[in-house]
This record gives sequence, C-alpha cells and structure tokens, in this order.
Amino acid sequence: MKFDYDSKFFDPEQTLECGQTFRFEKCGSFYKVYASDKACKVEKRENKTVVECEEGDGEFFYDYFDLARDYSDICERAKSFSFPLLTRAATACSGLRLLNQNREEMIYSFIVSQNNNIPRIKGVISRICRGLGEKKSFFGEEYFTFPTTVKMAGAGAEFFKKAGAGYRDTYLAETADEILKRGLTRFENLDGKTLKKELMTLKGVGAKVADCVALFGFGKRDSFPVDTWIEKIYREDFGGTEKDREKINLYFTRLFGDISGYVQQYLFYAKRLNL
DNA sequence: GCCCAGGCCTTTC
DNA sequence: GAAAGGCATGGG
Repeated sequence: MKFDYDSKFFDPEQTLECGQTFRFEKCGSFYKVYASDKACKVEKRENKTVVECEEGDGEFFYDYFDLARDYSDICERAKSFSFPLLTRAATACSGLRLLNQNREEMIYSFIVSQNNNIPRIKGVISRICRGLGEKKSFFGEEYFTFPTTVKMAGAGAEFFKKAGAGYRDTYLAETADEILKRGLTRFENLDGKTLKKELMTLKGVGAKVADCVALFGFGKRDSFPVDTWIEKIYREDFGGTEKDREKINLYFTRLFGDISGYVQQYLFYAKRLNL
C-alpha cells in the first residue's frame, strides 16, 4: 500500500539522516527503511513524501513516522526562542520528524552508539541483524529483521565482538540477558525522569543513552540527550560554560520543556550539516 | 602516528 | 560525590 504526506513537514533525508535511526539505505531517489521486523520505501516527490509498504503495515508506518502530530506548531515554537542556530535549523529542517521506534531496538542500538561514529554504528547494527535477525523479503529484495531479545540473549558476547561492537560486547550480552529475564514492564507508565533513572540501571546505559531510548523508543519528547555535539553547540551557540553533562541537560530541558526532544534533533542535525 | 566518534564503567580520592 | 583512566574500532 501507499500513502503520502506534505513534504514540507516530512522530509525523508532529514528524518532518516539525523541520527535517530541506523537502519536505512539510500537507493537513488528513495530510501529503504527497516524498523523492528518491517520494511518500507520512502520517496520525496515534489511537495509530497510517499511511503510504500506491505498491505498490513500502513498503520505501523503511519505511527513510526509520527504522522498524527502537527509539526508546523513545533517548528514555530522552536523559532520563537530566537537562537540563531535553532531558527536556521527549524527553518531549513522543517521536514525532520521524530520517529516512534521499537524500545528494545533503541536500547541495543544506542548501547552500540556510545563513543562511536554513525557510519560504524550502522555497520555494527547491520551485522547484528544479518547474524541474528530473520531473513525476509520486501518487493523481492531480502532484508533482515532486528533480532528479538531471545536471539540477542542467546548470541553471547563473542558474537557481538565479531560484529565489531568492540568493548560494548559484554554490555549487549548482559543487557539482553537482563531484558530476557525481567522484560520491559518495569519501564512502562513512568514519567520521563523516572524512566531515565530506571533505564540507567541497565549495563551500558548511561544518561545520554537513556535519554535517547526515552526519546525515540518511549516517546518522552521532553528528553534532551547530551553528547559531544550538543556540548559543542552549548558552548558555541548558547554561550554556556558548564562542563557537567547533567547540568547541560538541565539547562536545555528547563529552557525547551515539552519540545526539548524536537529542538535537540534540529540542533544536532543542523550542527553536523554546518548550517 | 595523532584525534575523534550520539559515553560508560571502574577506581580512586 | 567529583575526577581521572581505560576502553575497541575505523575514519579523517
């Protein structure tokens, strides 16, 4: 099936390349996107962005791309703060949407992301899917699903090491084991702050990874992950002087409140593009 | 050879 | 509770 959306507020490149997901491929004019155990194609055609997926997956991808939400209001609110970088970002990247992603996929993916660069993160995750995921086909082309926790827990640290995860191999193995035993119910129905603290009890999940999981996996849009790029933005574009990441996090979340997560993505993506 | 990447864990003070 | 090392790996 196919559906479309105003491309001013849904740009495939901005939405996929901004660092919130690592499972997509650019193929000429369109992107192949993988999420949990599903796949779709996304293409921008003039003023419409078109999503094409299997018959039963329309609702899944409508939710995945967060299409029920009005982003024009979010963009305007972001611009109203009058920080030059943020205004440039919200103007040039109005098509950047926050994805609603699978919770376990977010936990494992962002454990891989720590002290790592995006191309390499993509490679590691791709090899994990290839090794442990289920082979499926989409429009005649094969792809691999993101592995279930059962598969992740059964793999052992050596597998993750061979996939290129480096020293994060034991974090993945231990956290998969923990989630296999206790599930995710203890992370449900919590406010953002409590969820973050609870996520940080997992091995390999610190403040920044927890914020990413809360934001992209649990829809906690008042989260503001602080990484090396945000530190740089804080110093160079907001005149900040604090060194402690938790203080920087507090500065931004108090400033941007319920739209912290959107603002964080605008800033992060714009800074990387040197906007 | 260096430094950096969507940091976290452990040890030490 | 704060500060400092160590950590796998690949790109620039």
